[in-house]
Amino acid sequence: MADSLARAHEALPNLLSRRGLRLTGPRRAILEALAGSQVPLTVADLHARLADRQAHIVSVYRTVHLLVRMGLVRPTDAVRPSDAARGSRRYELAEQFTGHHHHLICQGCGRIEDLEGCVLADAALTQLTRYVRRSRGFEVTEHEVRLFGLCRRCVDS
Amino acid sequence: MADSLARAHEALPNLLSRRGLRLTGPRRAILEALAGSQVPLTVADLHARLADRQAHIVSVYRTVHLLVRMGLVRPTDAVRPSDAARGSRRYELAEQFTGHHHHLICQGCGRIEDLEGCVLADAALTQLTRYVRRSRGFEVTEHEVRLFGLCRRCVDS
DNA sequence: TTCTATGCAAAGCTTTTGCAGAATC
DNA sequence: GATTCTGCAAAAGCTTTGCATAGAA
Repeated sequence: MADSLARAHEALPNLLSRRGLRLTGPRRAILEALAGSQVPLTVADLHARLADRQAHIVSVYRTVHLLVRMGLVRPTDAVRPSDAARGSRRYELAEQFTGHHHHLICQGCGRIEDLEGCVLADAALTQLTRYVRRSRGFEVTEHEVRLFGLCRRCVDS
Repeated sequence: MADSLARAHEALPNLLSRRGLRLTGPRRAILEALAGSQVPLTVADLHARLADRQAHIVSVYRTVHLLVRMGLVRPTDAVRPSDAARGSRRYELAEQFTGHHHHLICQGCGRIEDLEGCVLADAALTQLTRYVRRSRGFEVTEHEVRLFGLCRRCVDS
């Protein structure tokens, strides 16, 4: 985690200046907050984690969108299927920094845990990609697996 | 599809009366619209598909939530990872009617296609469930796989 | 000094809630 | 006839946009 933070920080200045954009306090702070979290955060979460006045919530929105466009950050949906209503979008550091992983989502408390590595064995993914290409003409480039259930705390209670 | 519609329709009256709830025109029409769609729909989509005045959009919200609570309908997120912004929630008939399936989501046009059957071989899922239980105390009850990429139309263009 | 980024205010959407009249059982 | 549903209006979130000022290069 400390490592991925370092690498994300390293990447930021170049990516910005390459596009004539600027490295600012808010941008640095927001990337740091995202990198420092074990779980995907909503914009509100993110804003709450910034020290006083480090950034206005509107800037958090703008910065998060910027980081997504630059490929440093990745949005993820983390609403439980039992929730009819929509929740806020969540964001986490891109996989180039965190490594490929999937999510465990607790239906009880909504908690999200990372599951390192991939659930789809290489062979299965390759086969699947080929199958979908042949049968549908659909070209798979990314996949997401979410496991829903009850976390330790919710199982116990 | 016609079959799943029939079965959902069959289930509805009982589920409602069992709870002292009523079978109304809007509820019937909304379930029908959901069952008649090949793809998950937003509340706005759903409302647009109803013939004039079959239900107010507020009733669509209320009915969709009711159907989710009753287990007839299942919410799903269908926003592309490339979109930073949040989209509206989408709803589809529950798997007891449609059968277990996953989604292909086009990064180009946002189109959603169903992929019948399960991507995770039985053995893999069983193994995975056991692994997560042992290592985390997390009890898996459901899973969702989403494949992102380009649909035939978007690949061609 | 130039041009981008930020904060603030306000607008825009989507979703939820309150309530009186309509509809179901 | 009792109770639930619906439509309408309004409120409540969350997110985006416009604009003047502050800040980075």
